[in-house]
Amino acid sequence: MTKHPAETIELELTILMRRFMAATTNKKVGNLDRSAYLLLHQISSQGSAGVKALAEEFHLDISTISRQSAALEQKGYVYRILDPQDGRAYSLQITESGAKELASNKQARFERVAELLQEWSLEDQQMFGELLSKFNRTFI
Amino acid sequence: MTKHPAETIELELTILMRRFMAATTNKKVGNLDRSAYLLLHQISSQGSAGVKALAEEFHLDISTISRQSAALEQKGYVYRILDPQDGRAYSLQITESGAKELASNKQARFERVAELLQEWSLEDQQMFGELLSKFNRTFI
DNA sequence: ACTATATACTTGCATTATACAACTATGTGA
DNA sequence: TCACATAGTTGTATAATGCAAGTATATAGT
Repeated sequence: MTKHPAETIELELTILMRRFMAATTNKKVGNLDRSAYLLLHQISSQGSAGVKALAEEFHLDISTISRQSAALEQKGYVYRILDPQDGRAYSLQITESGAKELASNKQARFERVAELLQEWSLEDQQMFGELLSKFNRTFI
Repeated sequence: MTKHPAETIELELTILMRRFMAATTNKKVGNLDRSAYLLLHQISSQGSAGVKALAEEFHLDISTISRQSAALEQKGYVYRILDPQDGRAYSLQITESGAKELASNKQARFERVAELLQEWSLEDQQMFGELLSKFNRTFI
């Protein structure tokens, strides 16, 4: 029987998860672990957001984001803007130091991946990037 | 400036990690969590192997695999074959019940992914699967 | 206006996956 | 034979996470 591509995709995704996780979990690049990096990236690229919105974006529990953003605030990478309309809410904004840290992180991460991909044709890299993005958008 | 594809790939991989993790960590499909699924798959497709070899394959600590395989043995999905040449070593072999569990798991996981990909052209699915495999092989 | 309920966030607790280190038992080389 | 290496197990620590309970604020129904 011929394998449906989704079978391959499922298996390879699971393997990738394993490997990528092992290579990135609890491992900071510079000063940011994976969650901090993603949070900063999100805030930086999509603008400030509250805990709840971020939790939904990442499909994580609100409490998890609450702790992660508290940690980022602690490090001075984000600050809170209290919502003038709602005394319970606030949104997170990136600081200058946060933006700097994010940029250097991005660079380091990029270099790591570029090294892995050095043997790949640019076309394959392009295609892989596009399909990953497409998949992530599908995956929401 | 034009973004190098590796930048996109890095970011999308990180996002994917987050999402896929959230959707699969601590979540069993049937009776198997992600590690159990991967271990069973490995043993089933690549033949029996010892704790050390599996740890290397997955880039995990030997102790982690030791626990995970003990759990699989506990459930009756694998059994040990003592190495006749080496009294310290053994290798893990899948049982019939393990093979059955693996098959039904694979099916369930496949269906989940196929559902996500239903809007995709078969060509894109094919390509995505190939690139993922290629990346995993690169990633070793 | 008052009360009940909903919402945004925090904090306490439990669980899980993992690594590292110490340990046991067995094998191997000088 | 003895020192060291190797396969695997177990104890302990850490980190990411979810759930549940708690706090403070907002909103809706009466």
